[in-house]
Amino acid sequence: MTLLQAKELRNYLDEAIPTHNDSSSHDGTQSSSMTNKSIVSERNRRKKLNERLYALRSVVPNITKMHKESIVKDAIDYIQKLHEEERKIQAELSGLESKSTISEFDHEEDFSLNPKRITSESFYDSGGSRSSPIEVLEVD
Amino acid sequence: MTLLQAKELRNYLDEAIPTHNDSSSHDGTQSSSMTNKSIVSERNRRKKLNERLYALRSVVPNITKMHKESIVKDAIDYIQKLHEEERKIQAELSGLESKSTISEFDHEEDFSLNPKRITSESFYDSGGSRSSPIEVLEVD
DNA sequence: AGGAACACGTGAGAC
DNA sequence: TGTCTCACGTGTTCC
Repeated sequence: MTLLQAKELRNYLDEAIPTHNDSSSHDGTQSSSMTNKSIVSERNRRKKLNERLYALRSVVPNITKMHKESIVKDAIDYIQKLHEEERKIQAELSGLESKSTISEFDHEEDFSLNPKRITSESFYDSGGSRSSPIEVLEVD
Repeated sequence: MTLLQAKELRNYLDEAIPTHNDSSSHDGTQSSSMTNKSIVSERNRRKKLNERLYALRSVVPNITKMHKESIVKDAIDYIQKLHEEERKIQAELSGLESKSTISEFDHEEDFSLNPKRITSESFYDSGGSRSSPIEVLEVD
């Protein structure tokens, strides 16, 4: 734990680690400088994704596992929970609102026996508030 | 795009792809069967993480980019937005509540709720769900 | 003692 | 054109 963590930390702090620093011959064919660049680029990409992942972990409360996969999983659960909660809150709020104004119009849709309401593709909300319940096929 | 996607899809459907299927000599030292297992295990792990990542993408609205990193980034943004929004809504609701000091009606009805709650066992936030101001060090 | 998780370099495709 | 993103196999480290 300590050793690996230290290694990662070192990797975080340190930025440009020259792998080999080849002697680039200055004729037409650059031998392996482009390979070197590719390596460092790829390394950078990896690091960035990891940072993003850790940021995600930091934004989700009560995270216990450090594993990458668990991080994403917890994030998904949390988002779903937030969705549900938000919907509930909104229902409650609208209920309060409708209490003050007597509902003369009753546009009552029949939702008695419709157990399956799958709204797959949502409309996003673009800065507003209303999103839609999103169904995720859990593959756990 | 198509080719790579097809490949990934194929990889999703297909499960056990024997890489080399070495001739395991049945003496004391198993030569590379454990290597083979390690390979398939690693492949499995990778696949799982990817599925998780796609699930995350599906739970976040208005996702445009397919890139792994962007998926996580958008998820972070979305979570932050939800946090803020929730706080706002809650403030609004508490304002309304204080306006009308009537709290006799307390009917919680879940008319159209999924048969299976997402947060089945974990009730993790202590009721109010307001935890802490979360600072994400953005490294964009 | 062996599985789980990780970072790494590399070849290949897509843009 | 080159750069980016990805999956892959492998070595290493920690349970």
